[in-house]
Amino acid sequence: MKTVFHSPDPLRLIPDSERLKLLEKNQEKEFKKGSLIFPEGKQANGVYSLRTGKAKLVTTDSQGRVQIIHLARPGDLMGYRGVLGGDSFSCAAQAIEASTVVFIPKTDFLHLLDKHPTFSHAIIQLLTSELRRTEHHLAGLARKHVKSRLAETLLELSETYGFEEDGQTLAVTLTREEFAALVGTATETVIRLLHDMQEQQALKIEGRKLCLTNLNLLKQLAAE
Amino acid sequence: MKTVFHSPDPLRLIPDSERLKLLEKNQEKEFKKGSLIFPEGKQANGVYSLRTGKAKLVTTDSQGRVQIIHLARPGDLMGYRGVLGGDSFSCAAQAIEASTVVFIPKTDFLHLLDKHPTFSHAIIQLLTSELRRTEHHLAGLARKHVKSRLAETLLELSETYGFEEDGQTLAVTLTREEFAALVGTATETVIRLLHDMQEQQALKIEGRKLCLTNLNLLKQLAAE
DNA sequence: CGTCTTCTTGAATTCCTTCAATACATGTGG
DNA sequence: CCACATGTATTGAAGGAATTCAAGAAGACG
Repeated sequence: MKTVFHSPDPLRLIPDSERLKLLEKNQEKEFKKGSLIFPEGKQANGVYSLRTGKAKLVTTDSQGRVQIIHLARPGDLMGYRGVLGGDSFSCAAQAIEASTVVFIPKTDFLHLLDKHPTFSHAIIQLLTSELRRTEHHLAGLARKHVKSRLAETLLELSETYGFEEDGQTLAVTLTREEFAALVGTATETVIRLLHDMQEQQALKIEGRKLCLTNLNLLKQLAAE
Repeated sequence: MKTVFHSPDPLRLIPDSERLKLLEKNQEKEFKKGSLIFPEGKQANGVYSLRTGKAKLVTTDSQGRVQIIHLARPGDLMGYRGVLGGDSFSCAAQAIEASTVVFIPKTDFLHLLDKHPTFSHAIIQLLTSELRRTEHHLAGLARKHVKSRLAETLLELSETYGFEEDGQTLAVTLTREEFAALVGTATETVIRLLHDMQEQQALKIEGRKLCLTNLNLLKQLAAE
């Protein structure tokens, strides 16, 4: 049973003319690696469409502990929960690498929802698949050991962002700290477990580049 | 900052005539305490609307570990993820106490989505608030100690199901095992921590009845 | 009234975190 | 382009939180 977590770019589902108008009116903005696209708690005046690059959605709690909620890739909408649900962003968005983003004002977004059934269907699809993905994560977090969760995270990263030309090296490079915030553990634990997995020949560490040399073993580890 | 997690009954947002037709055509079915409303993995031919009673949505992993994903109360739709996303239910639904449920066939449900913008908006709202709730849970699960999570769970239960006439006793009675499956821990840990909290005067244990005598203290524990 | 489920308690162990100290990398300004 | 500053990675050791196993007590339910 394979779970597919990713939906297509919802913007692709509105008529070309309208999309072009939208992308023209709201021009792309560039974000350098590490820069903040929008902060947690800010009033949600619109949604953001990631056009190129990679970004993370993160929450920080009162104790300063950081949790990565979602990793976005081109085509993904960010911040729609803030617009649809409350009135402020429940998480911050930050560029993992240099990225371009289009801002879509709330009124335009809600207008799209109203006027384009295919768009609103796509949003429902998107929300549903997000919900599934998050629930799946939740269940894993509650029941699995850190090593399993880390293995699973590596596999998910490969599905989200794919591999480099060699077909093995993950196309994202995250810091150990980011892995920790994604898996829900301490940085040191990530380091130790990655080395564990390397000893088991499940992967090869080349600095921040990770080579998933044995996907089957990783799947096995993820299932434990 | 108070987070509101619950949405109104989406069925209330379609015209009376149509709702009556729907509820008439698909008559209510009764479920005894503990009985299965629908199983995980079953092909999703429709959604279920909980009319009276209480139910839990659970996933079970390959190792037999159980996780409660959601607790439903009257008005809640169950199984919509299966209908909207994939084609099978990603979790099972089970009655916590005697409940009545209306089954809404997939075609009817999708028809409602198509024809009633207010309904599809309500579904979007529902999905969004669910997503927020689940993400909030996720972040807590990853970062907080079991005691905090348990305290938070107690508070959420009070919001979902409310109190008995005394204004303190939770209106749901769950087994320790169910608490464990909700919080993501072992049954024994739940027992020990509940007794801990009783010593701290945060609550009073009367068998399966829990009296939340000090909400502020519980909130404080939940925040740690 | 007896059976079965649920609850409770203790003890041993495992997993993970935390702290601290050192090595390595990365990027920036001179 | 080098040197330094800063951020990131690594390793060890100690401690703590939670799990697991086991066994007995209490409660629910027919």
